Amino acid sequence: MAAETAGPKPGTAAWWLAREDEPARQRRRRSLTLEAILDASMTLLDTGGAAALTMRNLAEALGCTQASLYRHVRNREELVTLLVDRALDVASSAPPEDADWAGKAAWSARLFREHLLRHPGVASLLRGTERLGPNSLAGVQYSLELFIGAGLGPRLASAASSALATFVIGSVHFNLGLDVSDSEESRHRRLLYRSRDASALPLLVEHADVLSEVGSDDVFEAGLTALLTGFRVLIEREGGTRD
Amino acid sequence: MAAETAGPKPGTAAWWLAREDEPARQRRRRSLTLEAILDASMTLLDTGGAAALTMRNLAEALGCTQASLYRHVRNREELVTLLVDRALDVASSAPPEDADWAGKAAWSARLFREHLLRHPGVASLLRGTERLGPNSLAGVQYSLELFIGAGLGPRLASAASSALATFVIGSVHFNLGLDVSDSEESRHRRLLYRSRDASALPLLVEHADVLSEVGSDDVFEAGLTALLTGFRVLIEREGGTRD
DNA sequence: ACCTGAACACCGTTCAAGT
DNA sequence: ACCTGAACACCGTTCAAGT
Repeated sequence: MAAETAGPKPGTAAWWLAREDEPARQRRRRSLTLEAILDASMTLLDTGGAAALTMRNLAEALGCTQASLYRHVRNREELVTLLVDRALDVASSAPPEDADWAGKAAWSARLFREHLLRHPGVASLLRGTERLGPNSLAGVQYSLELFIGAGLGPRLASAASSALATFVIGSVHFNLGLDVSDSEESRHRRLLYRSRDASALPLLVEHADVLSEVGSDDVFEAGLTALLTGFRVLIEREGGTRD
Repeated sequence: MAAETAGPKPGTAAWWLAREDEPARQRRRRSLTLEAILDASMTLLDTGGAAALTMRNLAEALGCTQASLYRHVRNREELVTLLVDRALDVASSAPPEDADWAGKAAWSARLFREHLLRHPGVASLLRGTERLGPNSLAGVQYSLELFIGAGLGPRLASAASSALATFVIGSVHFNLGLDVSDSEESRHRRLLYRSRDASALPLLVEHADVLSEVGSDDVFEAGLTALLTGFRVLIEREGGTRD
């Protein structure tokens, strides 16, 4: 494993660690900044989607050459890693004080989801793996507060927190591909279900109308409620003592 | 919207519908088959990961020219759509007969997850959106059987089924990025947590050792149990009458 | 010491030209 | 009627050569 030659893979703990040990890479006069690169990336992403985030577009937007970008970033992958963590800075508004832990968790999950849906370009870069950048860690801390506060031990609290994040990100991906806005798709889906072989797929044929109307919001809310209910039951049942 | 000119987008209901109306595209003697293309694609995917699935590699593996591929497939996207549904053919082994609906659902979810983990190339192409191909529909039918049989109405059953699939796929993505096999990463993660600012992220610092040990299996099992428990509570509480 | 132009080795896709 | 060679317009990345 000569992985050391090129340094650790972007996004890994080793990479984040190595990153802060470096003496700030740039004391350049006023030339290109990493900040400026990330800003421009975000704009590209929000404007033209993930496909628009190319090194060429980025260089053009910044008025520099492609090669200059590699002075601040080793890889496109590294760029994406930094970008995604930055885009996770969403904890600006705090949940209602009078809610219990589950209410707060639900509130935060919805906020997170809406944020991602507002930035589909970012969401499509999210592989669900980025959990170690500063913004992600702040989210983990908050999540742990809720679950540990509710009575779970740290191990279960951590698993629960990750499971919740996994579900939120997964359902945003689900959303992105579904084109909810397109009412034609719902109509076609009904036609598709209806025309299946009723002996092989009886429930699809029978409930074609209902099935074609179930949207990603319904899926998200159903899953979110179930997850939190499940955790609540776990807490009541075991009191978190098992950890 | 001159979308009709190029036909519906691969993966949409309209696309699947249009596909079966076509008179079977090929009666060619014994030349290139769509089946052969899909087989070769799967091999490439399992061998070299998603990055290896290029039209050039595919043509080379099949001993034909790139352009020939476009005779059977309009797009790379179309290829991927067909491929992914084909790879979802996993319902070969049936769950234990004596389990209740939740036991069967858990069994199937684990089976699905393991299948995807065995084919990471396929999994990384899964956007969580492909739910309309023949194999996906068979999975939906099975899922609906379980949830409707357990007492949910068709709408909630559909949402629950999609939520479960969303979670499974999301957690596989989570897995793929985590490199569980790499024990170095766990060590580095512990270092990372430990070295955070204890006043800003107290729980991360305090539970660094435990947190760095929580793996994707734990996350999956915690989420799966919570989801199914949540659905069970919903069923007991409402009896499915609300649908 | 810094930056860049120009190239390299790849992509997916198209289409005139061959058979 | 079928297939293909060769190109097109893109990628991310590198590096000798300039200043």
